[in-house]
Amino acid sequence: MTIYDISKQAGVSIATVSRVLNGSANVKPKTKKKVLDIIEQCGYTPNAFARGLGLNSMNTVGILCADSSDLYLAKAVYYIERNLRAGGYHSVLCCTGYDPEDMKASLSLLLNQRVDSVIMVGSTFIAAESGDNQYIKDAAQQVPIMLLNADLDCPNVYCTMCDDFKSTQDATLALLNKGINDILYLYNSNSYSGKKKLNGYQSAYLMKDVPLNKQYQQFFNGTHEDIDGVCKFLNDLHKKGLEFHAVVASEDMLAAGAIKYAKANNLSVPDDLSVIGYNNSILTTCSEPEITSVDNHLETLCSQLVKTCIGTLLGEEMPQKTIFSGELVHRASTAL
Amino acid sequence: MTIYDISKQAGVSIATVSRVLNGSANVKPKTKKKVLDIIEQCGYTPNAFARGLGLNSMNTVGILCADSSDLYLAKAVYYIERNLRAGGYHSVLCCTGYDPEDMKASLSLLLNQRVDSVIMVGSTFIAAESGDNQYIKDAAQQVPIMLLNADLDCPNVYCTMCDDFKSTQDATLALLNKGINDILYLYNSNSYSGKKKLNGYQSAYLMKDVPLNKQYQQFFNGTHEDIDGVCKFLNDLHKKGLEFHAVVASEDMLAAGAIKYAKANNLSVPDDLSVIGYNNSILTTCSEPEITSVDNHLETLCSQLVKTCIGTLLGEEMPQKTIFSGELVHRASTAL
DNA sequence: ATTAATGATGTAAGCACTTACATAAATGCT
DNA sequence: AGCATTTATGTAAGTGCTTACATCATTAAT
Repeated sequence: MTIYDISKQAGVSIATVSRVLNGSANVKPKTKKKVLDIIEQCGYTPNAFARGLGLNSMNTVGILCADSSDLYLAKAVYYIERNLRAGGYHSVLCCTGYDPEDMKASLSLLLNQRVDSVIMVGSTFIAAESGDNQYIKDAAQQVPIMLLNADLDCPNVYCTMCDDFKSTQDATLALLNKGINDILYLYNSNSYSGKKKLNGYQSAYLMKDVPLNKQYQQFFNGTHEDIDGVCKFLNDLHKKGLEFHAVVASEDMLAAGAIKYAKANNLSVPDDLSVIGYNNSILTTCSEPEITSVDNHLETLCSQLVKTCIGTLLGEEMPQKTIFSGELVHRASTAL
Repeated sequence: MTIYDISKQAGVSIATVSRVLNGSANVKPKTKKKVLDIIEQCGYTPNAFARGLGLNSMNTVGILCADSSDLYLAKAVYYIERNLRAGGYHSVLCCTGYDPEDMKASLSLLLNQRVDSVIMVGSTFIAAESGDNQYIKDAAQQVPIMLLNADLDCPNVYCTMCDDFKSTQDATLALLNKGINDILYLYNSNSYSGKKKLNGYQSAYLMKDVPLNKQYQQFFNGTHEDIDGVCKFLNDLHKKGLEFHAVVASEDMLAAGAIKYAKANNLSVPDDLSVIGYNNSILTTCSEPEITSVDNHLETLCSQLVKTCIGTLLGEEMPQKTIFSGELVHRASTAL
């Protein structure tokens, strides 16, 4: 069933059918109705490939994501997909894992599929150190690239992010202001936003003129689900004689591990140990006590990101950076 | 840059270039190399739309999912996408929400995109009651449909599932065998597998000849994140005088709520209250004590499902039903 | 060396649309 | 009514591939 069949049955040319299909102007209402009726009757749907070939677009956006099974990223993907579809776009999902080579390969794959734009979810795609982001810049020459929670100065790259630096700084300051100076900063990612968070922690110490100690900046090297691993990790630090009365974590699951550690050592939270997480995920209410955490308004971020994306595709002028601030959600794991 | 440009530069016909591109037989190695070199040199990539039009396929599979931000479904989507891509297929993600009309609309959308197959993640797509699954059967006339954790007898519909009935039956039996007869069954979904789980609970009672009481089958009507809501819900039941010494939940988040409820009422887990969850998610290790839960080997399920999908697309004969059994993972919330 | 079989390449006709341009119909104006 | 616009429709040329079929080159077999 093609546009020809419809045109024949309706007694018009294929151009007219095409016009009806695309809602172009200048089709006589009577003709339009006749064509639509026949289309309805035959259950005809235009061939998306042919249309794609003609228009050089299938209204498709690629979503690149390291690991969509991660609590936070999964939500991001979900919000982005829903917003995209509401705007008339399809989403091609591509989970890359954390290997830079896979990321590059996946990006190429999407470009070869001729997506209209690529949304990169999570700052893992941005090299925080060396700055080897050439593959993104190259891609940006073909289609607009949207980054969630990452920053890259480059034409045709649009960034929508939460101010992770400030959020972590605020969280740390809140504790310092209470006189808690031995705050362990626990993180599990050296991604772009991972660095930003770490810097936020450090800068809070600088602001308060409290000396920083590298011992208190600990990197946890484990999976995103290994809460027990985090607990053990902290136990080891404790046994090595490191004393800390607060944990600021770059992710809720690390904070959940800290809560577990406290329980295992009969430490009262927050009296003996204050704990602050990040992302305000379900883990914060699952733990006992519930965990104070930074909410970075992911839904808003994603909605804005997709607006920017679609706007750009429609040829509108869009801001290249949009920054939202996070918010510390107070719960029982701190007394601030 | 098209196949014509390449053919000109290489001094061959477009057919030959196409053959090289598709790895067809019968191209002289020398010619092949020349063509590949030029392709490499020019950075040419074939136009996916044109190819799709010619082949009537873009090697794309639709993933339909009610809510990919849900812990369990997010993992499913992740595993499926990775397996699909490893097999050379792209994934178009479509999150429908829980409205049946949206599900139908989304399915149509995917079919109009001319995906090669549709994978429906989660039994929410199957009407457990009325049996109004005609929209799936209709779709199956166009492309093979894969169902995860759902069952539907229909040609061209392939089902890969965990035996939720048996898993819940086993979990319930384990408690009954310990002499705990007042087991509260807590569920939050009337989906196909939701029903199966409930039936499993019921059948355990029948097997043991313990009388069933509807009061002990409670439906929680709330979001997938509202652990506090679950806690309150149980509190209310408790206040109304319902006595129970165990909770079997259809999802870990409900079990997490039960743990919270126990703490709020100074009940010892598992001495005063045994708790069993479902899905073996991160919530089971986040809670204190950790929660006994059914693991239904999601990764295996997804891998098998994608195998079936790709096999079918390649024209191989594939089993229409594949059933895996779940496994009760014992943790501190039970003493079995 | 001649023929048959096989291998390598080219030609051209799809695939199902969009759209620039041409043409025909309808309307407005004097 | 006659002409100029505007509106509606049709024609045909892309869009960039795949592939059946035809053709030519090469090798094997007699």
